[in-house]
Amino acid sequence: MQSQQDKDVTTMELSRRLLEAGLRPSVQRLAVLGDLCHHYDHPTVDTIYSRLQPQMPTLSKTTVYNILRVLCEAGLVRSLNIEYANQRFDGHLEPHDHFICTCCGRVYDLPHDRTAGLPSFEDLGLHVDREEVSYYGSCRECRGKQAR
Amino acid sequence: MQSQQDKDVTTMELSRRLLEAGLRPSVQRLAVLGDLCHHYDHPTVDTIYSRLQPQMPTLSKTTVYNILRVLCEAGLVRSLNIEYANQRFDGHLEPHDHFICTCCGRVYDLPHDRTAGLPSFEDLGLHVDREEVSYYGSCRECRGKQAR
DNA sequence: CTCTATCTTGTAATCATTACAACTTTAAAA
DNA sequence: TTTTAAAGTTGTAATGATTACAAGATAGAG
Repeated sequence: MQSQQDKDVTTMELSRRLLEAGLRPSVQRLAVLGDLCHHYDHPTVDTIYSRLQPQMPTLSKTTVYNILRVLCEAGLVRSLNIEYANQRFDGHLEPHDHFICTCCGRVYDLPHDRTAGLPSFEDLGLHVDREEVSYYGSCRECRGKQAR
Repeated sequence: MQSQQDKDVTTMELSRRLLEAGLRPSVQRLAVLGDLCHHYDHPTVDTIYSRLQPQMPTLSKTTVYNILRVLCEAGLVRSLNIEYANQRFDGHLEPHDHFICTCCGRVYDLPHDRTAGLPSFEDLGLHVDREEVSYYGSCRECRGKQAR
């Protein structure tokens, strides 16, 4: 997890990914995709917007919503669905699971421990494209606070 | 999955579960919990409300929200977090995974194939309480429609 | 340079969820 | 039984995320 390759990804590389997906590498798209690749905090729409807005005063939150939708559709980004939380986004595509602290809401990356690929449910008529594994519990920091 | 034991669960049994959790078995709570135990469709708040309202004309949607929150807190029900969908609820507590058809949005139950218990991430300082495994893809019915 | 499709933007609407305060019910005490 | 307090329910109003829509800006093709 958190190899340098994603944090160090260049604008040129991001641009290449967008073009490959048939999307124009606009400054807004590069900014949103870059934000997701350069952070590991699984941000909400609002977090992304707040981080980018100071550098791009004309950025609209609608644009962030639009861009996240097309990035998800293109498979350049994935969205997480977390209990009692807004939609969150993840720009790191290597297979990994998530741990959500039910106390502070932070999302941690975990190695994906399934050795085989996706399981097959074809006998049930279900064709699996992807899986999402989430663990819920408490992180060390929150348990420390509770102990006080 | 879908053993008869849950579909056939009696009001007395539901009442017992509520009392055991320290909750009064009000008619509203019995109705909401019963609806979740008698169906396998992982309903939304709105679906539950719509199913119960005809029999209980004074039922309030706020009550359904309140009840679902306390049932979740009591561990009598679990909530699912599904991409691009409202919160959904599941009254069947035996360990199982979910398959979500990204075409029709239906949620199917799947056997949980992990032989061991929950994995441990204590070395990372993370204490796991529960896991949620979701598979996304297309069901037979939707693939049939697309083929046309 | 012009045209057209693509992309961005802001405003207004929608819709799920929550806050809150009043009202009702229940269980237990007196 | 009556009283009382806690627990539970209800409706309305507020909140806040997300989407719809229409106008404006941009960029690549010809």
